[in-house]
Amino acid sequence: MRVTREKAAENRARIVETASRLFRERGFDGVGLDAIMNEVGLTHGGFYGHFTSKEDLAAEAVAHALEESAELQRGYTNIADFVYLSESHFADRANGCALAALGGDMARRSKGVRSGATSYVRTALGQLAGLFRGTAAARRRRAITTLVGIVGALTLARAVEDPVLSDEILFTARQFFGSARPAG
Amino acid sequence: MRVTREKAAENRARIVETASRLFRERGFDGVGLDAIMNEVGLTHGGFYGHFTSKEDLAAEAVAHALEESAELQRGYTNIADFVYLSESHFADRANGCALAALGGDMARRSKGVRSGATSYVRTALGQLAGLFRGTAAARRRRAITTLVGIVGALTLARAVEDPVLSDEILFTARQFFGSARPAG
DNA sequence: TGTACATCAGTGAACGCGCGTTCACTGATGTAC
DNA sequence: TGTACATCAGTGAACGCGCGTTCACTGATGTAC
Repeated sequence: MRVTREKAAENRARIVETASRLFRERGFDGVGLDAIMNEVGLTHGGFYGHFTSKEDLAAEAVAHALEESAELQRGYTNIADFVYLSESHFADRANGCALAALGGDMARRSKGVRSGATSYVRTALGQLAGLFRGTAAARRRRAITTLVGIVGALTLARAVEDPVLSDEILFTARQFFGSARPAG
Repeated sequence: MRVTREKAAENRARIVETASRLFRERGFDGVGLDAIMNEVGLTHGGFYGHFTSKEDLAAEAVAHALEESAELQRGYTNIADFVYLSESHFADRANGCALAALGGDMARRSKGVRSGATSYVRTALGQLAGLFRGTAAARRRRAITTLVGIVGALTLARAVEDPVLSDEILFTARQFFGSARPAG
């Protein structure tokens, strides 16, 4: 059942991509390796040809989510365009921000996962800072308060059961953190 | 091995309290029932005399964390006193805010857990709103932006590996969300 | 270009462990008289 | 107040399942000639 090297590399990439989605949707502990491999269309036994452990995959999956989201946001030049607190991002946990989906859990994970999270935060802060004006320090501060605000808003809006409260949190945070134009 | 009704009630309370701590520290899936019962000083078999399932306990544990934290914050009348973003709260996950510790996971849990989270958010918003001045709507908005900001800051500061970045996040968020005096 | 062999990506059964849950049992507590 | 019995909180062994991980095997790919 050997496949071409090209196909094998593609399979590996699909495992990472699928895991990245499923972990965000169901949590690290909520998805088994066989669920991931099944969704890719392989059997679970082949997993260890590509990765040394599930935790290893988790680290790559976080890194992948980062690249994906950095790619997505490259086009934005105005924070008003930010879709971060949109209804669709709220609902689509699987393809959304890994910090909001897995944030609390990351603190308890391996070094690999946590260093992925660190890059994630650094990249997001860099991108956000680029949307503001002012001194470097002021833009940095603004980037931090904005990032913690929107990650927190998404987390709480998802944790809460009452859709009215969820909407209120998202709407208020959007106004406060998102609608401000780049400070002159 | 029957114990007095009083002792049994006390045992039940200690299970909830211990679970509340351990869940926040290691996550819902990171703690087994036997770890909880052991820490209380009982054997795991007795668990189902008190609760119908682990998920049932999880819901009570979240509710307990809420009461505990509501109690703690009852004394504050000025947001400047807020210890939320302090070094000690950052480090002590087990006794800190359940939203920051379990936030992302709550979205995936049972109705019981999520309704505990909902009460938690409602209570926190009510307490925070009491610290500000202005119209009810303005205080409410301010409470929301403050809560999402501080929960997000704590979550990200813990997720990140680099202590310098953690400190920067906490410090900046403390300045922005915490140090403001009640708005006149 | 064609053939023969070595390589190795993927298969699927199996292992071992932890964990949530159940259950027959124990013996102290609670209660009826 | 004391005695006899029923109750039931807690015990500890056992069950069943899922999951991470391993491994002997397969058969197509890659390579050496």
